[in-house]
Amino acid sequence: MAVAPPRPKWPPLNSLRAFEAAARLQSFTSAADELCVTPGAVAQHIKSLEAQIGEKLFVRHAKGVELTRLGASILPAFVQAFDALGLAVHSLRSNAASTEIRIAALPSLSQLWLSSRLPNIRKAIPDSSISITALETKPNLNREPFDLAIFFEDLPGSTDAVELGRDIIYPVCAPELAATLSDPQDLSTVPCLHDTTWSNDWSIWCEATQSGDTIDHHGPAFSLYSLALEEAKNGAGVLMGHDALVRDSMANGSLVKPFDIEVRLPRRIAIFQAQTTADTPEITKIIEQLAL
Amino acid sequence: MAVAPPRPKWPPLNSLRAFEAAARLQSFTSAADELCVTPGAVAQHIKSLEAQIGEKLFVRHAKGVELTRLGASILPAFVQAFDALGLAVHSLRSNAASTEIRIAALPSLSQLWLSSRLPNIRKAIPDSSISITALETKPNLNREPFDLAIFFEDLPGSTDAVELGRDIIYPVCAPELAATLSDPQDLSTVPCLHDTTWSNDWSIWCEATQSGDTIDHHGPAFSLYSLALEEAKNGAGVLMGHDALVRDSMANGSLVKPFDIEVRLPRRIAIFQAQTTADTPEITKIIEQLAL
DNA sequence: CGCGCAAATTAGTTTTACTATTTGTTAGGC
DNA sequence: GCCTAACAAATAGTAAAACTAATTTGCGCG
Repeated sequence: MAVAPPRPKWPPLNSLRAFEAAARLQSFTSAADELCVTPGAVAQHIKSLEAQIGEKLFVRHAKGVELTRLGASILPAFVQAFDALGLAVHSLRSNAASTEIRIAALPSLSQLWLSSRLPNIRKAIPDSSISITALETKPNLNREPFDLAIFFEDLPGSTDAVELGRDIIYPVCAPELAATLSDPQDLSTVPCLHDTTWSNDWSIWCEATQSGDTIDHHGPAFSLYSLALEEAKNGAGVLMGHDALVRDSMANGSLVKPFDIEVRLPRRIAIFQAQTTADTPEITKIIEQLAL
Repeated sequence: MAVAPPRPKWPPLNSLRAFEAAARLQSFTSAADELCVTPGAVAQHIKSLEAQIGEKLFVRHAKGVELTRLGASILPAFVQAFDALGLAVHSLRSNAASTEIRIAALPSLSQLWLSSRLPNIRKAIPDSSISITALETKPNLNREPFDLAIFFEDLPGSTDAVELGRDIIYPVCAPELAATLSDPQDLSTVPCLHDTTWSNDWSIWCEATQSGDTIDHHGPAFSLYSLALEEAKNGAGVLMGHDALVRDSMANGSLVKPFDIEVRLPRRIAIFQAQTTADTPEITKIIEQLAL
């Protein structure tokens, strides 16, 4: 007769989510990142899933993972399902009374670009509160509960994002230091500050300006652009400035351009919107404000 | 600046599932049933969800719950999302190597009807193993991991189910006892066994046969039809037989019909199939076997 | 060869989920 | 009206799941 085991259950939902993220991103580590857990947690979830169905979903290599045939065949269904769930969660949050608008942005953008624009935004949507979360990488708006994301995006960018400005770079430094620099060649005599996430800014600029690729662009590295900026203001060296991020400091005179050579990068500042909340008047107003 | 709370997270997936089930079934208790947990667990999930979004999703009444406007507005998105997830889980299970086919059936059907047909089914699909789970009510095949469900269904039934037979009822008893019964009126002289889930079988039969609705159909009640059947075989009384369930016992002579009056109920035995696995050859073969 | 990256592993901890039990409310039968 | 049956709320305690932290392994690469 074999009246079966109690009542068969679904695999744990969290394991399914871990699988979906890992499979979509082809990496346990990035999945862990997206889910805000440690890679070990993801590995365990997937291990238990595989144990439950009695078959491997990933082939493990030393430098990452690869989906098995089975894993690849079921991935689309899971992506679709979690997209739908993400949409549902979004509708839950945005239909709720407490209308908080959540913006994700690069730390440097939120501190040096967005902050000065916030007062006007708050004025434009007085009834909503705004929260800003600084993230190193653009979140997946289908999966993470943000309404808007502001990040740099290499061109050609996605068509569903709105461009808020181009990324233009040029060296900046404190006025006193600028007095000692008359030619790009002089850069070898001063420290060149740089941000660890944009470590090749200097070589890009040098190459584009033909101003001697022989310059040794040594100097302290900072994990946050705003720290590097602070140091530049203190006269500690020359920073490769990103127009959007140094404009405020230039306006108040704390930083100046020692040379008049700008490089326009094939990259823009873009604002991305989540599908569900895309059409609310508040979101529209924020984007209008920022696109000015 | 207000760089926001760490990184906003989704509400727990289990709470979302609890909400979806409760909202779809309009009842915490039935949701708890479907999820195989206690009603208290569902209530807690929903309470925490409501706390998180700062708004009620249900209006609580003494006799059940009702969705708020907010709850109702987001329900469709969640139903869709969990349907998609159910589909994905099904594809995960059915694509996996260990092809176990899971059948859900009424306890009485699995013991008294399905069991004698199982050998032929196993012969028809020698490479798949079969598990049978006895359930009191038909599971939601979009949500619970069964490939097939065999249950009684009131007519007119759903079009996507296959009819395996009609529900025909008539009294049955042990041969010795039958000898003492010549007329339906004699039923008042013997115990009338009945199953608690079909407690009004007797009145339906009596009404349909006009054989005196004055008969007092008293007698022991059983929570499992197979227990009642056993007792009937032992001569403990007359049981209202369901054709599909007593046929085997009649064939081997352990039960007989004291009267030749059958009532054909507007109800059938139906086999339901889950969407994803519907088209696999194994499932098709099983249905063919059973529909003979 | 060792370095670095990505994943596996394990033990221990925290968080979440769940049960069991009691309490409270109300509709409906008598 | 009062009782009973249903259903949900509340609470405290328990079980299970999820997660972390710290190592370990495996492999490609300079």
